Amino acid sequence: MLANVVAATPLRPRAFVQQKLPRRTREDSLAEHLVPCAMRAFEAKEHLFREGDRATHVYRVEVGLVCVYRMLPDGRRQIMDFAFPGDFVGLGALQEHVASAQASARTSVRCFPLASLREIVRHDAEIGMQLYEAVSHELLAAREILFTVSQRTATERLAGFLLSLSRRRARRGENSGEIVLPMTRADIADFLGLTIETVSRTFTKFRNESLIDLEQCILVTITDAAGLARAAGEGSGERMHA
Amino acid sequence: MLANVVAATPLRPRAFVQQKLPRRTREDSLAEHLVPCAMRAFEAKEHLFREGDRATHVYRVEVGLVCVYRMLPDGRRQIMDFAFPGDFVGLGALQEHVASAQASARTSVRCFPLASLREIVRHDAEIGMQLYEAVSHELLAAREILFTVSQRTATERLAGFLLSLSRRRARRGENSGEIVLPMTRADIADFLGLTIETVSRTFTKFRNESLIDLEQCILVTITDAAGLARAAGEGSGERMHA
DNA sequence: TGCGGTTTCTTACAATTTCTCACAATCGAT
DNA sequence: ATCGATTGTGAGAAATTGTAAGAAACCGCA
Repeated sequence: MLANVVAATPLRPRAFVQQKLPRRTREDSLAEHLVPCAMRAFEAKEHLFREGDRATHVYRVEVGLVCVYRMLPDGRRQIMDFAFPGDFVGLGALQEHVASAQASARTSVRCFPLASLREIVRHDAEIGMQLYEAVSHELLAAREILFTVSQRTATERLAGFLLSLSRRRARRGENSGEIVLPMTRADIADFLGLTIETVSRTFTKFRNESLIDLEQCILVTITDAAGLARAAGEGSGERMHA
Repeated sequence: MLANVVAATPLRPRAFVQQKLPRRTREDSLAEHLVPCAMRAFEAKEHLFREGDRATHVYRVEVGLVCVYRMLPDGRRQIMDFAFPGDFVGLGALQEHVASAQASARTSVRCFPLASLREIVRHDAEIGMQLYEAVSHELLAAREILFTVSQRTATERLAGFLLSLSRRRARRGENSGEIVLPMTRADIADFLGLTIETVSRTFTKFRNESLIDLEQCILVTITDAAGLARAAGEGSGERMHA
């Protein structure tokens, strides 16, 4: 598998969907305690930080989508995480970032300076515990993806991915049957460890099997959630990321 | 890819190597602060805990090897982490364990009751920060494996794995040129997302290319570390887990 | 210490999934 | 309407897997 290159080219704000802010995520209470720095806006394709940068802030996505990834010199890329509104980016970075974070669409984030984190924790132990729990969630998610990418087939991976997006919408009280994909096929491929062609073919397969509708390539309508769950191999309560 | 089943069969203590305790690991200072519970010993193949169990303790491996894994109902298995002496197991678990932990060889662990963790953190914020950092390390490691498994070839994966074991030994002042593998081919396969046959073939390939010696199947002698690094694709400072 | 009985490891070959490459179709913005 | 980028599709190629058989290592037991 090669590229899916991160073109540093002109961009279309593509699929930029104004999403309602989450009602309540597990990190909310944490965020309330942190000293907010400033809001920052990023255009699509702009980087919040790159691999090797000194870690200075933790960010919480307010609007848009951030993808956290690592690259091999030959262009192979792995997306570690898609951060949706309400999600944190940069948690767990110790000295330097070991991954890059790039806005996939026009994105606003709230910044929390890392420098003060230690200070804050010293005064409020509760925050330390919440930080611990927040990173623990990230760890769980990372292991979930690892499991998926390593052990599941292309079909299972994509089906699981769609279901996880659907459930995320359900959790926020949005229509879980219709998913507007905020990322490109290349992003999905690099997240699931597939090629863009395989992703495309698998989408087509799902449509042919009447598991989904696919009017436009960014609009997925789940017509047979149970079938999709079966395709994902969810015989025994397997969940996916997010 | 199917099984590599965790046979619940009679066992040979196989490859149980008495390893010197680590001089100093990053978690040591954390461990000093935690209230130690008791030492517990596990036979090879015995479980510390299973997926779904309520999380009650954090463990630190003193002697032996623990592998943390998840399974699919059809037998596919992903090893998330090998915990060597000095490493923690169970960090990041919130309510229930989402992975199982099994001793690969005869193993001793020190137990730290989770119940008191929150209490301790409340009284000593520093521990909260250390906990945060310890899980952050786990997160980094998990993402490293994700990256490896998802984007690298079989050759790159195994070469990187051997190098990571070699470096671990170097870090403790042990001979980094000779590695006694404390795990089976099946374990390596399920860690790297390969089949046991592919692992075996790749070992043979390395031997044919004079990168390693392989007198016994558990004793790897690195004869060409640079060549191995090249095979791992370490052109630009790629590291691997551990 | 030597001997079966197991388990693990290695190897060869066939089968399969996924990838690579090429090109057409579609979408979106200017 | 046109251009550039993204997406979809097909055919052949490559890598990995599955299967199966034999070799080697290990274990328990006499």
